[in-house]
Amino acid sequence: MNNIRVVLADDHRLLREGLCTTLHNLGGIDVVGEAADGREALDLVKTHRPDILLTDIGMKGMNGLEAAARVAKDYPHVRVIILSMHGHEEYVLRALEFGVSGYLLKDAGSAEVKLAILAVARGETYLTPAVSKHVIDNYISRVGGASQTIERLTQRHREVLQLIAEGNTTKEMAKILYLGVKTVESHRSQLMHRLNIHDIAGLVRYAVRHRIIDVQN
Amino acid sequence: MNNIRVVLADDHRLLREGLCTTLHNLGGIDVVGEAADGREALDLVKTHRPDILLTDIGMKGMNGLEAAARVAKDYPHVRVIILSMHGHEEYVLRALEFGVSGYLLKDAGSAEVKLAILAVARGETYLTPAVSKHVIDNYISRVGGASQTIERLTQRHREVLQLIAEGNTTKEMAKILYLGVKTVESHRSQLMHRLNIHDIAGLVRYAVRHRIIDVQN
DNA sequence: CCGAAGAATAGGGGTAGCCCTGAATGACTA
DNA sequence: TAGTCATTCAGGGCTACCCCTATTCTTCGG
Repeated sequence: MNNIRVVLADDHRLLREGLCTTLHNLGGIDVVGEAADGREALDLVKTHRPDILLTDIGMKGMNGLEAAARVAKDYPHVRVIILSMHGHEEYVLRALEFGVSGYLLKDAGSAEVKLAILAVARGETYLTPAVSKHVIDNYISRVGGASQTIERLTQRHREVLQLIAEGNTTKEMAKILYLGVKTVESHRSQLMHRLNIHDIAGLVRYAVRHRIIDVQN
Repeated sequence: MNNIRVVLADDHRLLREGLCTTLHNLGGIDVVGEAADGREALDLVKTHRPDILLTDIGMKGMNGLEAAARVAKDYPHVRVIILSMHGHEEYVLRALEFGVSGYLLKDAGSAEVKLAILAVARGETYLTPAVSKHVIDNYISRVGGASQTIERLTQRHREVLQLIAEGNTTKEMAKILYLGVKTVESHRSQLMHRLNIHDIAGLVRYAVRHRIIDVQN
């Protein structure tokens, strides 16, 4: 039987390398790529087509949820496991909406990581126990209620929103996104129109409130 | 014996009015003024010279901590009791640094409020039990370590910072603070220089991180 | 008592944000 | 198939932000 091929994404190099070693020692798992943010992770997924993307949530540039959403959409065979610091509901719910297959906390032991990877590779879903109870409670309580988690923003909008909230200028965003300045301006405009927020400060507060960026670095 | 004279500050009118009635019914307490934000509260303190300012923390325009700091400085005979939603350390520590005499949580019963008011009126300090343990632990652990809670910002800086983070333009701030536009720009400039943050988004994140504004409305 | 630091004010210059209209492409759907 | 929506790009105009330098006044600590 072939090894499970994994792409790792985390902005902390130490954690990434440690995890890489850990996974290697567990056996049966090949780490075929490492990324420091969501955008790099997407590139690696595109080129390597791994079985699993194991990604942190709170990364600069493109966060893990955004990357997860795109992978789920564009590469449905690549399954995503989220690796998060917090078991916060908002994260978990959005992650589930975006179609991730697993959710781990960063204080998980290597045994649990392996458990999760194996489960997800088999096509199952793995939620770490500390989180699953919360999730189930909330999921049930929201049945019938429109979630409207993040009011009708497109991928691009969320992407631009995050970059704005992180303090990038339009020119910087254009470079990061390989777009024209005017295009980015246009996205910002539409974004502001939809949220009915018309200044940077408001956008940042919105992004913090909806956990598109993490204020605690 | 004279009644204890209290100025109330909270941006939620309902809570303010309810509390006003409650205090009245307790007996021995006169609410001599009500304010919806820190600036109004300062005006009321200035004109009424109450015994106690009972103020919420999370208010727009000028938050309760800022108001508390000024009252402690300019009207040392007026004692301040903070009324907070959260028992969060950062709040409590900064409140203590600013010289407040009491710290209550919003789920306190009227009995506890009266207890606190009477204690503070006698010149004592009242911390609600849920908070005091935390505080003592942390206070001890920080002995010898420079707190540097909020790195060398003046009142004006913090004031401008909060207003910026709340989404006000320079012109709006000038009106609110009764200053010239260029003056406000200058304050913003110095502020940015000290924090080494050179865009609005960064200032907002800083303000959120240091709880100068509250993102959860 | 006199620097040091804070507060307030001001002018000028460059850039970025924000708004408007307009338009082309591709994808999905009623 | 026509229409909606997402995405991309463009030009022009106005305002706000941001940086720089400078001056006056007060307050506070050595």
